[in-house]
Amino acid sequence: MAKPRFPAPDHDHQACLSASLERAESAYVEAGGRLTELRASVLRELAASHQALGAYDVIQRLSAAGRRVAPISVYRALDSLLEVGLVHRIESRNAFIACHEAHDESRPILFLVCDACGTVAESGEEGLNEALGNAARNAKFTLDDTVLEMTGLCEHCAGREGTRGH
Amino acid sequence: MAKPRFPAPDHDHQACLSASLERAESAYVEAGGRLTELRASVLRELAASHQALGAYDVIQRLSAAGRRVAPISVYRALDSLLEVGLVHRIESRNAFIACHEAHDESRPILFLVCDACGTVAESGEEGLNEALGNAARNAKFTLDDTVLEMTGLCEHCAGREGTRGH
DNA sequence: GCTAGAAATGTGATATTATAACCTTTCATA
DNA sequence: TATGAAAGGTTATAATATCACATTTCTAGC
Ligand SMILES: [Zn+2]
Ligand SMILES: [Zn+2]
Ligand SMILES: [Zn+2]
Ligand SMILES: [Zn+2]
Repeated sequence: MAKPRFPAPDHDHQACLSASLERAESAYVEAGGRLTELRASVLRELAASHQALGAYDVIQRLSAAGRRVAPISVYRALDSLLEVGLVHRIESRNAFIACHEAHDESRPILFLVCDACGTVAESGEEGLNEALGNAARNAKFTLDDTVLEMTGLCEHCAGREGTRGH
Repeated sequence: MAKPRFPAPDHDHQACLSASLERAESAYVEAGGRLTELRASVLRELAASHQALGAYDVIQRLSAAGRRVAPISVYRALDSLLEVGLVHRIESRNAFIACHEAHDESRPILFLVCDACGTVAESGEEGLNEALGNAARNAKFTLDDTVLEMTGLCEHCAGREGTRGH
């Protein structure tokens, strides 16, 4: 994985969005499911933001876009997207983000969450894997999954503390 | 911090419990608050278990012990205990554990959570700190806090998969 | 095309986790 | 023993997540 980076406020975001949806199609083909209208809609709302959104945020946005969806439907769509790896869950926020890159399944992902703007960057930092493996080995722990999240200020917010959103 | 370890099913748990409550007294003196009856009761329920308990689990246990407490009261007690460092929150479970050791404040804590028995071990694995620092630096991220949690099977459960609780 | 089974979604209710607003009690200290 | 701050009580409600069951949509096989 590349160096972790926070998207610049003025990056070509339309590209992010369409890349995300294109990747979704092939991910579902490979995984053996279907990118349904609902799932695509949910993914679109997440991909349209680099911020972590709660399930009910997604519902509101879909509603604003003219589509009323029940919580359970959104959760089911999110579950499916999570399984396929198109979406990540940010545990410390009870929120979700669209994944903007492919991952090496064997490596845990470190999420960097900006407290000011809510933007999330992903990192595959080398060395992390080894340290975690050591910890597991020392404790005789059979590792299944990891949750790695850092909170703080992204480079775009650090300079102008006190603001909300880019 | 010592090597991360899962407490053996037959360890001297009474010692854990009284150590935890003794430490609580001095922690509050140092931090400038008071270990009130309510806070001690909440801590006692958590310390009586090495498992992560939800706030409502704590309420039930207190209730079973003859003490009815409202959710908000337990959450307030938990907030206080968290501030003083006597309790940790496990984000991936929306649950809490009593801390069974003192921590170097400058280092993040890695929690190892057993999926079978719910027991949680703490690790201060060397190398983790450096890897996290690198990730933050690479992303120009101003680090505030970290959440590090691993799930899997503890050494006591790995051998007898399918069981619940020790 | 038609149809049985599987997968996905809809519907309505409800469970679980957490906090708001406001009032009363407890406690340190002067 | 008055006083203010900290802690806790009471009631209501917000925010997050899931259950149970009906309906619709899709896929295969005929
Ligand atoms: Zn973008
Ligand atoms: Zn930011
Ligand atoms: Zn113990
Ligand atoms: Zn276990």
